[in-house]
Amino acid sequence: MTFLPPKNTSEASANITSNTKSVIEGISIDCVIFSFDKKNLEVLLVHHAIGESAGKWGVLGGNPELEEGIDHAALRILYELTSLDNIYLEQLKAFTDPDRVRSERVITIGYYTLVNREDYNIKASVSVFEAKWFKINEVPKLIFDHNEILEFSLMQLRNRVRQAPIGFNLLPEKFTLLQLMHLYEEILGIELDKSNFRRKILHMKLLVELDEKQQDVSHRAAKLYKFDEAIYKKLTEKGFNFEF
Amino acid sequence: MTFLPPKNTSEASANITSNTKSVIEGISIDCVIFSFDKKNLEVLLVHHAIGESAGKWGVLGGNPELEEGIDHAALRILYELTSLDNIYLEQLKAFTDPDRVRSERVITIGYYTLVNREDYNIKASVSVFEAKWFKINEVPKLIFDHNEILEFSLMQLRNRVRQAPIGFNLLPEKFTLLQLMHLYEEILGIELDKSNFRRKILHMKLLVELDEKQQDVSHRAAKLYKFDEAIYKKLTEKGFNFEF
DNA sequence: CCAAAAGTGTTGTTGATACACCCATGT
DNA sequence: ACATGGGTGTATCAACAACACTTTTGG
Repeated sequence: MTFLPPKNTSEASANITSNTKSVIEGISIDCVIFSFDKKNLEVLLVHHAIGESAGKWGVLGGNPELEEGIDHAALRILYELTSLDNIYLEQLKAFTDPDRVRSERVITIGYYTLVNREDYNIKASVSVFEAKWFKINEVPKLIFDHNEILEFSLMQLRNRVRQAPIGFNLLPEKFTLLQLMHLYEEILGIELDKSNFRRKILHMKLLVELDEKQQDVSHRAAKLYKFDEAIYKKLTEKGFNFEF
Repeated sequence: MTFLPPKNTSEASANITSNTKSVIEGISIDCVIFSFDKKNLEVLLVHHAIGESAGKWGVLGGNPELEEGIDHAALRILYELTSLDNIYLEQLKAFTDPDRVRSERVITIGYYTLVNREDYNIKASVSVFEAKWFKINEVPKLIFDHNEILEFSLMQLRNRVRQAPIGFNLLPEKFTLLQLMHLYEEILGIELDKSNFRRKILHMKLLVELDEKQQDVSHRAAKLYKFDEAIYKKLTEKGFNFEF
């Protein structure tokens, strides 16, 4: 699932501002963007300055073009906001908001993505939107049915994280075991035992121990690990379990 | 999720034959119907007699109306074919078939349902379609991207069946433990140990032992069980696991 | 030396797995 | 009597939870 972003940003943003007629009627795309900042799971919300929903926050949205697959559309819209490509993207499902009926958009396809906060901070400065990270339990009332979409994506994230190591997409490339543990604790809303977590995750042989340690911490520095994609692929093929 | 079927069938079938203009452009609905017949997991396919796809088989499809939620549309379309209501229904996701682009339908919302074969046999005789059950591994090449949709729904079924006792929707109200076990074996494509399966499923306390036994079998008659919805609800709230 | 987090070790309990075995019933 | 599936019992092993403990490092 690789997306080739347009060569320059003016071309990209043109797709949003100028509402060309090649857009599919009745269908929109909404994309929940998750990130993990030190201790908290967060969502990126977009501020609506114009139109009927002015002043309110919502999930990132857009419209698929006629000759464009919907996954591709989601990646494109995502790229326009965050300047990130090669992002973990998964479709949730199609939503119909009863309140939307008779208004422009009848059906929206929901997506969620997991982005690494470091990458975002580096690249997102070019964004044309006003966007802000919200802690997951400090999300305000959103436009349309976006609260429902967010709720659903959280549920989906909690489920998927137990079946595959997708959580890694939220972490920097190199991380400590406790960072990883805190991530799981935050997403699943549970407390984990340090010792047992260690044993279990190391037992899976998914992590590669690096020769590096944490820097500038006021306590014993922890070993850094990275996630080995090759090993992951092998394991996914015969199916494996990530229960915690 | 209860659907109120139209009072008479002529009203129902009118929705398909007369293509009213109130249909949402660019969106269709496709519905995979699973059933379990003694030993085999099966899908209900519909024969296309007219149009460009004449002679081929496909999953049950239809179009949502403008003021209709998509879940409701799926239930309605389902009712038109099977005369069944109160069916287990779950949305899969939205699909875009690259080959469909530029043809009428651009996006389709996939659904899958689990029906009890006995109920179907009783009610389905009134259907206006030519429909047939296919064993899951004897499915021919289908129209459009329907093979992909079927494949995806199978995957989803295999996943969901491990997390919630939805498999019960495929069985008659009263069943034996070995019928239930064979169901899991067939869906998951694995072999299970009779003794261990018993212990595990009974330990969950989800089943209610009935005072009845099998009739007319040429071996020792097995006790019949039924599935207690009240207990299920209680358990789902705190979450439980169905791994086998 | 103390706080704070890293990292190791131990032990009891639970549950999965792999069997062996007996029971009831129609042909 | 035997085939077929129904149903019970048991021994072994692996995984998990709970908790106590030692180590490293900055201030």
